[in-house]
Amino acid sequence: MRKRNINVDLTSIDAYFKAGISVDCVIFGFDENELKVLLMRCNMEPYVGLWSLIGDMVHIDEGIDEAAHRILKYRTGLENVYLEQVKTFGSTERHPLGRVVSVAYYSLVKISDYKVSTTSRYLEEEWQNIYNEAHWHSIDDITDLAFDHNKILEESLNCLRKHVREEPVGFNLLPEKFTLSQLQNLYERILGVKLDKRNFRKKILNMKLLKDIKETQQNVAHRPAKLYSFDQERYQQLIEKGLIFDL
Amino acid sequence: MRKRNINVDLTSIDAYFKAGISVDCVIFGFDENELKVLLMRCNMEPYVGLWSLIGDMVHIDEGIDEAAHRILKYRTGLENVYLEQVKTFGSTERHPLGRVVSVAYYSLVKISDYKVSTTSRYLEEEWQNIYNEAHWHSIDDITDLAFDHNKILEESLNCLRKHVREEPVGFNLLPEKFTLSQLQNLYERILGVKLDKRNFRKKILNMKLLKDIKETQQNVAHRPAKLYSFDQERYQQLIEKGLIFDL
DNA sequence: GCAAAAGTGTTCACACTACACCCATGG
DNA sequence: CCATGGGTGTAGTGTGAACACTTTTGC
Repeated sequence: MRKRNINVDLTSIDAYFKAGISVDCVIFGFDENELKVLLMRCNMEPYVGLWSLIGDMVHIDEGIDEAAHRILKYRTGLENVYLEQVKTFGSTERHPLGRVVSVAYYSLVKISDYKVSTTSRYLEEEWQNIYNEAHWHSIDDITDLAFDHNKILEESLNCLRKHVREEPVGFNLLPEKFTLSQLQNLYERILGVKLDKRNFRKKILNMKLLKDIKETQQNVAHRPAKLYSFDQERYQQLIEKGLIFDL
Repeated sequence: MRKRNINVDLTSIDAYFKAGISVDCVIFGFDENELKVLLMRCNMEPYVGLWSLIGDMVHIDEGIDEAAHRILKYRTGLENVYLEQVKTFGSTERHPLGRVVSVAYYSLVKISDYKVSTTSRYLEEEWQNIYNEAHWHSIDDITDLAFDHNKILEESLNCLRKHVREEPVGFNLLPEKFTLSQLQNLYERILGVKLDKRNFRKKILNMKLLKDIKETQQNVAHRPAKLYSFDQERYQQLIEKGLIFDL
């Protein structure tokens, strides 16, 4: 019989099971040509009143990805949204209630799908439910957040910036049908650079990832732009052939 | 006075603090022209005897990065090694002892710094301490690992492959002084591709990240190669100027 | 007809690819 | 002198960057 050499002292094993796991979601949206993040008011000392990311404790019988989806659905009503794990924050002093390790996710949502509910709730806003309200904040206007959420936001944004160059994830922030200018604007805002219109269009159209849906804008005070939609099917095909998306 | 609307039921808050956090380190080394990973024997049912990554529970008063460094030092004796968080694995069923969320890190070590200690320990290997032994395994020879460690290894390897193209981290796997062929070999093994010798050398040398240390190999049965070392200082300068490393 | 954004091609510089032979050393 | 890996240059191709004017619509 094998002689076993247990490293863990079984009598004190419970000491290791006293941590909390939380998930914090950095929910990005794009509207009025601004990159925005959905934030809530924090109701926990010593951060009461500060804006915070949208998060919650992970239930003991729930996977972390599952928890992220639950939180997202609960706070935005949205399901099947784009969600990506960013990083885990686990310094000992990050949470006032005890040892809480937080797994950060970022999410990309079509802000128009969500806007209605926020707006209507916003209109009825009252003092007593201010803490339950989520609001969109322009990335550039964000200052002091609760907990270590400034750090989490920063890293998530870096992650998004990197990601958006390597995979066609930006489309998740736009409505189903969009113009090339909207798309260019999105990239410009996320990456913080100015792009050349002609070069951008050439590059994007060469990727063959956009379906020309034979529609144009309506009621705009200028030449109406063609509308495109992202061709998910085609993207899958190209991936299998070893496509490298590279903006 | 503000009316507060607490979301968390404070009476049941303890229910959230029953998880364990662990760190699993994927320790990469490069030797004999092979990419290797340091593994240990698992001593926990139902995985007893299987190879596993090197990990441990995070202490309740210890940050996760700190824990990763502790584990690395304990198992390899190495400090100040390259360590990078990869991803967090948090499905409910991944650990037999309870809810354990594991944060995966990958580490790049100069295998020569470690080799001595393993070798000497290896020589005195006995049945009763087999579980404490760590051994290098060629990436290609790894089959069934304990827990979800195959998955963790796979994701870490993907992360390394991606990373190695974007930042000059590969040097951490080589001795202080190395030849261009060694470096090329390293990249070929990690990326799983064959590279053109002349083009590789041109590209690398153009980056100006290598110091020519005016030494050559000794006692080799062919023309001795020049030795280089990575110029960390120069790299910092170039970063500040917005360098993009791109292999 | 004017304001506002859409749409469109060419040129140039640079980076990447492919490719084959001589060199220095140890045995 | 032979085996082994070290070391080198050029020509052709493709990709990214810079750049300005015409078109279509609403008002």
